[in-house]
Amino acid sequence: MIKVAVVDDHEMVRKGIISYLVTEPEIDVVGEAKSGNEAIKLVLEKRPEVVLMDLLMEDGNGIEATREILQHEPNCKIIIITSFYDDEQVFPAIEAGAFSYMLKTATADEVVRAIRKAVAGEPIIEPKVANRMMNRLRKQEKKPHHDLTERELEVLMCIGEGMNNQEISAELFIGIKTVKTHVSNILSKLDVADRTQAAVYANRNGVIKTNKH
Amino acid sequence: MIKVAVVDDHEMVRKGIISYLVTEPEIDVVGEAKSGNEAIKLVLEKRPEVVLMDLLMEDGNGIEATREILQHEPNCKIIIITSFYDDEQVFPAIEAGAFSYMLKTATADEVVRAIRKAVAGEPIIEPKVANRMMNRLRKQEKKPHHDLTERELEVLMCIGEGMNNQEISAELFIGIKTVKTHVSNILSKLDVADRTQAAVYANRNGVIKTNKH
DNA sequence: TTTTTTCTCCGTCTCAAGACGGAGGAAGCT
DNA sequence: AGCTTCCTCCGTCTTGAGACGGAGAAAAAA
Repeated sequence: MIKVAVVDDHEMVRKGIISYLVTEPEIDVVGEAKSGNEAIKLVLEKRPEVVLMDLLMEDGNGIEATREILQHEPNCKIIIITSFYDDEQVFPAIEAGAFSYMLKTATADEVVRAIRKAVAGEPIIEPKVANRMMNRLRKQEKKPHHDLTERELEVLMCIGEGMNNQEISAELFIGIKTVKTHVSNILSKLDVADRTQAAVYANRNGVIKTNKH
Repeated sequence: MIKVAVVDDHEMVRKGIISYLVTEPEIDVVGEAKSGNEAIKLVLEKRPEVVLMDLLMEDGNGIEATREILQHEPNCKIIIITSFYDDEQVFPAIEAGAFSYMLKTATADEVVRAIRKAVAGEPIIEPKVANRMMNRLRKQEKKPHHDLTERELEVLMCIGEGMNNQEISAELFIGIKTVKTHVSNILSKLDVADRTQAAVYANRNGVIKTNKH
């Protein structure tokens, strides 16, 4: 019997997954959790071999939970099942030690197969996600803005909010000349032409956290 | 018996909803669909009283499907169940004639209650969504960029991509002076100070469609 | 200790941005 | 026929943006 735990803040999703996992003879659903913290407790208690984990949850995220769980149970296979495949979700999850990465569009068969593969030591990566991973490896390994200094990142966030140099200087308690220096460095590091493009970059690449969902 | 149809592109979500709807004696799940087009066919065939509809689906969206369905079956109650409550999702859905609006964080009880209420003619609106509706009604009834002209909207999209006036003039085959005129009008209509803030606005308020799922 | 990185600031210079006002033509509405 | 809206373009003028080069101080790495 493979012991499986289901973590998702949506009751309907948990019930959906469980409803067809219970029909599998070799799979035993040992518990469910609706948050990262609950998941950690659940895993320490029931010690499942496999955890199906949603990334986007109300309290904190599934990424921290994944990291935490693997710290205590390194052999636990965590399968991410989420709706998104943008870079800001995928890569932190992989880094945190997630074993497989699937989308919620997956069918019942695919989920069951992923669980069996996980126990056998074979990860399953969603094709669309795999594509992104290839691109990342091919292109640059990391986002351009990763070689910005702390201060430059702060300035970039201000630019991303639409501030001008005057406002940024007031916000960060530095001179306008200094702001200009930072801006110039940011533009050349991000390889963009002006602050407008930098603002677009910031808003599209997760430098600014928008509060959707 | 209340005839209910379930529309969602995620199999696990459909199964999850159905798994506890079938335990309700008065509810009869007459079918499920995984896309907008399937949903329309399904409704025309089975004529359910209530449709549980996801908004974000792979083929087209649930909003068009909602509109289409109500054109043929005006008495059908469509309950939106989705993960998001941002303006770009909610208001088009309401305008399309959705009856209730719930989030996927809803519990089994809440869904069942929403179905019964729908049949009785009472809509259920998720509190967080209701808040946004109140704000919309109080503040402005519609987004500032809704009174931009066609041409101004095109220019705004260019700004949102980070183009400068020169590039916009080449893109739209108009003079730079004309671009400047449009930009000035856009800035005053959106009530922002410069093109950078306009670009931020465009990227945050759905003027630019990003390809995240 | 020396070297490198980072943050800070200065002056100069060029140019795109944007405000302001004016204007002609086309299309649609009353 | 008038009126309004929209798109187009013009000139002028002010100012913020950004490039370029230089530089001092502090902190971290070598």
